[in-house]
Amino acid sequence: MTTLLHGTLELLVLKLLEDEPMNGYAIGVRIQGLTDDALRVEEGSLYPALYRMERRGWLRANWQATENNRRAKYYRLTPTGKKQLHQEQERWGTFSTAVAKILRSS
Amino acid sequence: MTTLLHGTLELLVLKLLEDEPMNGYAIGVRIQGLTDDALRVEEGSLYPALYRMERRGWLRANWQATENNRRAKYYRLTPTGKKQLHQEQERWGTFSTAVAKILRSS
DNA sequence: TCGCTTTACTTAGAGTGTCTAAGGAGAGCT
DNA sequence: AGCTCTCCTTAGACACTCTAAGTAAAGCGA
Repeated sequence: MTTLLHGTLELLVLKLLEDEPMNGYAIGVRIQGLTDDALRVEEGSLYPALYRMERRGWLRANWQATENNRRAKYYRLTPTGKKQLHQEQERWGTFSTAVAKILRSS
Repeated sequence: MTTLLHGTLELLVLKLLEDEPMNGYAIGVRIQGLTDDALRVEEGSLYPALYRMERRGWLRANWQATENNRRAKYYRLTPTGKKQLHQEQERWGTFSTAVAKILRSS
């Protein structure tokens, strides 16, 4: 069962971090919540994605305490990350409309 | 550069074959045409995808001559393939609206 | 006739990203 | 003390697309 998420996860993470810094766990919960459980991102996908994005300079992280008094790594967008977000948003736009064109064809 | 196509190619192929049997080459050309060149599927992706789908019983193939007097493998949907198409169409629908929800969030 | 482009298929291997699975650790509740 | 929940980490399996290279026949122009 191939996941459609492939290549889209980074876009989603960038988008969520545009509004406010968040930790990985919260990002996962948020994705599930915003999509009414339609999308569930596994930890083994999410955390490596965050590391990748940090390595590429899209995110910056710092350890902080959560509201629940737990330590967590908070990620925030860098300027490069913001550019990347816009780029990927556009990429998604053209891709999804392309798919729509084919699905509407016939 | 991760491709967004990941996991969607089979849906597109199923959809195109719903209307009429086609050969691999034509499918590739058609995808490009319908999407105004937004989507280009490489042969190294398309043909293996066709083999996969045939192996799974979604497609059936037979060699035929094209209009240009060339031999080509024509694929057609099986009943199982038709079911699969509807399933994947639905999967794509919920996925893309889920992504849209997140992109609209904030 | 020769060479080039186009049509059409095949397949090995690299690359990349998601998932499964397992583990650790601290906070708070009963 | 035990349990659940939060939160992170990482190894390895798996799946798919892509790059790249090859084959081969048809048709066209010089």
